Amino acid sequence: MPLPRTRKKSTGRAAVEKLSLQDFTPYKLAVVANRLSQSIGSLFEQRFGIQIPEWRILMALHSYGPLAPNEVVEITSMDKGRVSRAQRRLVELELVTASGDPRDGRRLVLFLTRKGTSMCEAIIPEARQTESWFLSVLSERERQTLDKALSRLLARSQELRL
Amino acid sequence: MPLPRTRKKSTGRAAVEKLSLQDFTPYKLAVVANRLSQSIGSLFEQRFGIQIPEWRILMALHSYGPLAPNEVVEITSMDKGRVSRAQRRLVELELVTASGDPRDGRRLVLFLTRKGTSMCEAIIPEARQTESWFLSVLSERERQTLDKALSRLLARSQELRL
DNA sequence: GGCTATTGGTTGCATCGACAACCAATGTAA
DNA sequence: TTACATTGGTTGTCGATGCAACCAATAGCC
Repeated sequence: MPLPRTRKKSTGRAAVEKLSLQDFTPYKLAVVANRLSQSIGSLFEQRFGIQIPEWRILMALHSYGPLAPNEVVEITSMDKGRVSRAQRRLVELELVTASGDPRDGRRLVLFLTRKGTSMCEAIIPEARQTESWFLSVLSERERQTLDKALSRLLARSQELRL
Repeated sequence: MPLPRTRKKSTGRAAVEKLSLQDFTPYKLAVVANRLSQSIGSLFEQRFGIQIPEWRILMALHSYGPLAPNEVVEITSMDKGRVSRAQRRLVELELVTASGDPRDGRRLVLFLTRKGTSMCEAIIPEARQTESWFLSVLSERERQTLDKALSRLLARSQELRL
């Protein structure tokens, strides 16, 4: 039987292809990333009492040394407000100290405390382990390609914020 | 000067490697996925008045035909509640109709309306376009590898929900 | 049939994140 | 110096999400 011709103000061309979510990269990315975040998040939560925003700040400080919240925002791709609140929690937990810059009354500098440093050293191996468990379904080559692709897409995604 | 030996209850082994967020796959995934979702989300919002949950349902119905919310949950990786609310919005917008299954008073079946179908046909090309703009920083090979990797990771991520 | 367990779906609740308004301090220019 | 603009950071708000409690209907079992 003849297909019911989809009436449309269209150019009279063929119908639009179906788009399966499963083949739509943004969908896959979102789902994978969400599940992974949640999983890592709850791991951190249970084992260390911190969440992802805190984790990101800790890692930033651990890698780069003392930073202004300002810079943390850049490095961690987080919102001002999110950083501000996470930072407060870290200070409460005594993992980080925030001291004011005497030269500039607005600026703060965040330091890892000793406790914060050892927390980092405790978490990092677990994080790596989770990561590699997760990635272990990929071959070495695939992992590299994925990594490179993600880096490129990370850059690309900066151009999005319009 | 001698490095301050990090005291730890450690095995006396070397200090933990630093972990740069930029090299941590879950971080990259999260950031890329978030930015992309937001971007696509606001595109859909402005141009079509729907959001991502609605979009996912539309695509599911467009690909698979009428479905129970039940099945939509499976296909779209969304929460019951999220589906339920998004579905309501879609009905309000008259893009979808929900009718009860006479054989089973609990079950619903969701259909695309004509309006819903043409909305799909309008959105899909834009979605594809955004996707390919985004992916255009990758070579064809990379894209394929990425796609395969994400599919595998999607499966892997199912095992996470503990 | 009657009673409990299960399934499908909705609603309530607590939390989180994005965005914007806001406040304080510095920089700049008359 | 005195405005005014800009920068750094905090706080308030609103909507979205994930989870769980809940309600309705069916299935399974005695």
